[in-house]
Parts: sequence; C-alpha cells; structure tokens
Amino acid sequence: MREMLNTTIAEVMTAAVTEGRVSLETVPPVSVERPRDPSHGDWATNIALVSAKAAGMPPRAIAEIVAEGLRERLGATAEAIEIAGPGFINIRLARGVLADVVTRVREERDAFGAGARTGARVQVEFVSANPVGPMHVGHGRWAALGDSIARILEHAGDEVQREFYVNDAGVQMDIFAASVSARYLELCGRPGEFPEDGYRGAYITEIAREIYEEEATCWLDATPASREAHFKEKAYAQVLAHLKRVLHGMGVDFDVWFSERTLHGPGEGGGPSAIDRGIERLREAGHVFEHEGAVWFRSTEFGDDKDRVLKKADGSYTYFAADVAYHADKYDRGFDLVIDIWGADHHGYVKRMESAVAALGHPGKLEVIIGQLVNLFRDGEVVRMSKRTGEMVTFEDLLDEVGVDAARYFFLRRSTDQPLDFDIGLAKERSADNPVYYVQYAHARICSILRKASGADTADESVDVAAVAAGITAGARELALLGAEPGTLAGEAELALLRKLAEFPEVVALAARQRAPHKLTTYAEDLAAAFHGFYTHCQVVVDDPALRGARLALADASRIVLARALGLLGVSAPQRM
RNA sequence: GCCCUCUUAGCUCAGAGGAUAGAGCGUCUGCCUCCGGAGCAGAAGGUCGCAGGUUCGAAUCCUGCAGAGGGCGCCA
Repeated sequence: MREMLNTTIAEVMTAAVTEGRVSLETVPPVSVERPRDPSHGDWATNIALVSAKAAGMPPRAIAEIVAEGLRERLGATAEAIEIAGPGFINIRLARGVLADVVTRVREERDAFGAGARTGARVQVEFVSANPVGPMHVGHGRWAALGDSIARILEHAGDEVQREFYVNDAGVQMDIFAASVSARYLELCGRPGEFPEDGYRGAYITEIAREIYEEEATCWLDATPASREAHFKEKAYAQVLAHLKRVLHGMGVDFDVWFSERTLHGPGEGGGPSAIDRGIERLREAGHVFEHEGAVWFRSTEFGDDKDRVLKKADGSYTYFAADVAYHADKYDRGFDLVIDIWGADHHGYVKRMESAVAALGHPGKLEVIIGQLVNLFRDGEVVRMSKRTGEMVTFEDLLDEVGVDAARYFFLRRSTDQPLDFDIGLAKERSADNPVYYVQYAHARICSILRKASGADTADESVDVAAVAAGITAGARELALLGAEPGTLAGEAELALLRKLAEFPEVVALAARQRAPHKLTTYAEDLAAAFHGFYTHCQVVVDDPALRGARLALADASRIVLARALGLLGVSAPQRM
C-alpha cells in the first residue's frame, strides 16, 4: 500500500509539473507515513511541505493540487483525502481496503510480513563465551538478541547462519585447567596453592568433583602438566556441553561452533596456521610492519586510534591476531555480511576489527552490535554478582526461575544499546503487569474464542484450534461488515485492529534493517492491546452468521500475527494459559 | 587526558526530520446476567540534561557544555 501510494503521489507531482501547475526542477523524494493520530487517516504525505520552498508556492496550494490528483487516481480505494495542518495530505482508506489484510494474513499465514528473498548470505556470530564457566545473565541476553535478529533477518528475506566462536585456546584455558586441578587435589586430600588468578567459582569444584568421582586419584601423582592437560579437555567438554544444553533449552541452536584452536593449528598439508596466513594477507596488502621485535597491523590507516600488535616480541600471538584469521575465514566462506554481537566490555575492539576487515578487502561488510549488560533486581534490590566470591546467579538459574519465555521477552524488550534492568519478580508474575503474559494472554484468548466457535466447551483441550480456524470463511461481503460503524466504540476498535495488523510487514522490515528486536515487542504489545480493545467492544461469536464470520476471521488473523511476532522473538504462543 | 554509548512523566522505557511527544508501572476514578476481568475505559503527571546552530518544521541532524556508564595493554 505504501509503495502504491508512493508511486501514485510521485505520478501526480510529475503530472502537475508537466502541466505547469507547479514549477519544480525536480520532484523531491516522496515520503508516505502512518500518522500517529488515527484521526489523521491511514496515511499521510508531506510532499507539499517539502516542495513548497523550491516551487515558490504556499504548501497548502500545492497540497490542493496533489489532493485533487490523488482523488482522481485512487478512486474508491480512498474514502477521504484531506489537507490538514501546515500542508499535510491525509489519506483515509476505504474500509474494504483495510479489511483486505484479514484475507491476506489468513492466506499467507506464517509467511505474512516476509520479505522477498534478498539472496544475501548473512552470518550472525553471538554469545561466543569463553568455555571456562557457566553462562552468565549477559550471555543469555546476547543469545536472545542474536537469535532473534537471525530470525528477523530470515523473515525479512536473508539467508542466515548462526555461529558461536569458542575461545578454546589461550591463557584463560590454562588458568581454567589449573583451577580445576587445584580443586581436584583438594578433593584428594592434598590441598596446595590455589592459582593466583584462578577461577574461584563453586562450579570449578563441581567439575573437579565429577572428575574425581570418575577417575578417583588416578591423577594425583601425575606431573602437573599432564594432569592439567587432561583436566583441561575434561572440563572444557563439560562446559561446552553446558553451553549447548542451556542454549538449546532456550531455543537457540547454532549452525556452527567454531573452535579458535583450529586457527592455531597447522594448515592443510602441514602448512602455516590460519593465523600466520591471516597476517600474511595483511602483509601482502601492505598494512603490516615490524617494530621492536613485534609484528604490527597499521590500523591507523583505517581510522583506528593506534596501531595494533599481531605477533608479540616473544613470538606468541595476540588475541587480535586470531580474530583477524577468524574473520578472514568468515569472508572466505562467502558471507555478504557478518554481524558480530559483542559484550559491552569489548567495544574498544570494534574499530580495530573493522580496520582489519577493511584491510582484508571487505570494507563495510562487518557490523558489530554491542550488547549491553543486565542488572538483576529482586524485590527492588540489585542482585550483586561477583565472580570472585563465587556468588553468582547463572543464566541457567534465571531460566529455571522465570522460564524461557519471560527471560527472552524481557531481554528483547529494550533497545540493545541500553543496559537492562531485569526485575525477577515481575518476570515471574502472571498478571497484566507482566508484558509477556499480556501478549500471550491475547493469543490464548483468541484460541479460546475459536474453541467456543466450534461449538465445543471453551476449555475442551481436544479441539484443534488450527482446524477450527481453517473452517472459518469470510469473503469480501462479510469482511465489509468490519468497522461498518465508524464513530462507535465497536467500529473504531475493529478499524484499529485492522490497521495494526497491516503494520506488521513494515515492522518486520524496520526491525530487520535496524537489527532491533525490541520493535517487535513493542508491536506485539500494541497488537495485543488492539485485540483486547476489539474483544471488549465486539462480541465475536454472535448469531448473525455474516458478522460472526467476519469477526472470527479478524480474530484468527490476529492470532496468526501474534504468534508470528512472538515467534520472531523466540517466545511461545500458548493456546491456553 | 582521548574515544564510544547514553540523558524523554515519580519509576522503567518507546519514539524513520513532521501535526497536540507516547506506553507500562505507580497514584486517583469507573466497567463483570455476556466468547478467558491474566481484560477494558477515563483522570492526573513533561523547560525531551543545558546552550547555540541547520531546517518551512528538531526529542530526532551539527557544535559546545554538564552528568552517567563503558573502553583506551606486546591481557584474554
């Protein structure tokens, strides 16, 4: 509809210029938007305002000309075309046109709001936690965020791959192994020095205990190096299994788990490692230099604050060098766009990574989203979390307490660049104060209506809601009854719901473009509110078969879109609660 | 010190350069003989941090200032 109006307005303007009624060098780009205030109609354009100065005419005079042209061309599609305020042209669509959305939704079902296939291959890399401990709540938020962005991009038409980068190489793994080893020795009754930088969380002891229970004191007298090497793999496997289990449990499944170790190991045929090859590629492109025994990347050429070390003077590699190799690998795999979601504490790395990607010949094909942290609140008090003392609410604890739906929904409710205050009590609450229940309740309520309409008891669990929905037929004649009494509460409620349903494709497109799942939580709440308003003012299951069919169809369309919106957030749409 | 992000109702936050800046919570007031009241409707509540600028029009874009958070290692 927007595109159609856009084109039509452009045609009208061009015609007006050709006929000499408006003198313009070029017709400015047309903007059509949905007015905030429903009394301003369904669509509005500011074309007269933006053209006024160049045309040397008062905006309202231009608006008159455009409105006249639109009335001719739109005909019965528009119920009214009015000029308002300083020169806006407001278009009110005919009711029948508004009601078309019901048919469209019920035909397209889950495909409603889907964009055309773009052919773009997009990778979303997220969570990427070090496999040295349980997921924390921030990881949970980034998991929800990355997965939802992936779902939204898929719906918008991209081909998306989800990837988890496992930082399983490097110093932190050694510290991890040494920590487990120390706890193991304690369990064997031989307490010693705990590593200075060791991980002190209780989970380390639990991992050590599992090893102890399996292998008893086998490793008591092994050399520390062989013991730690063995424990590292055991503990790593346990943590990785934890990560996969928790993520799968919340509906997040990765296509690829990419191990950092593969970058350090020898390349094909025993050739240089991926990291060495990555550095070589930067060197061939002329962006590498040696200084004081280290190998540097001249990232300042790409706008970074300072140049960055790739290979230290002692011959070891920086974390950044591995990241360069990793990203080179991503583009070798043919992605048109790579989206990385990083924690807020990594945002100082964005510039250097973008620089490296540009130096590798893929400028602009990396997008880094910075995920902000989560502050947990319970009864109005901050829940302090400290790794040092081991007093931690892990993400798994939180999921156990509030459930997947509430956790995901709350994580996604705020824009990603805002730190999030998470109220545990509210997330658990089964009331209207809790937005996730508010939205799910609307869906369950519709299912209940459908059960009722089938003639069954509303609580009859054996009723197949989808089958009932499929049996509802409502043609143009019936749908024309929707909103037939504008000005009444019932009529306005129906119209408001129709308008909200029609917005969905635009919301998906916007959420995709802005990588902003919270646009969908806002939308879902608006749609639920529009449905509740409709429900309050309109009896759905009425005796008149035509009106009943129309309202059931509208309720069914609402059900489909609510479920779709929740689905893009990774939240379930229950048929009863 | 430099860089990034943020500052909107009492609280938590929405707000593609547009019309009278919105929602939820909290406060106050109404609505159940009726399909799920886990709902609906109304009232009160604002110098959009401050000051300039661009624009027909700025919460939105630009500059400066103030405040909050984060980042600035041959750490990971």
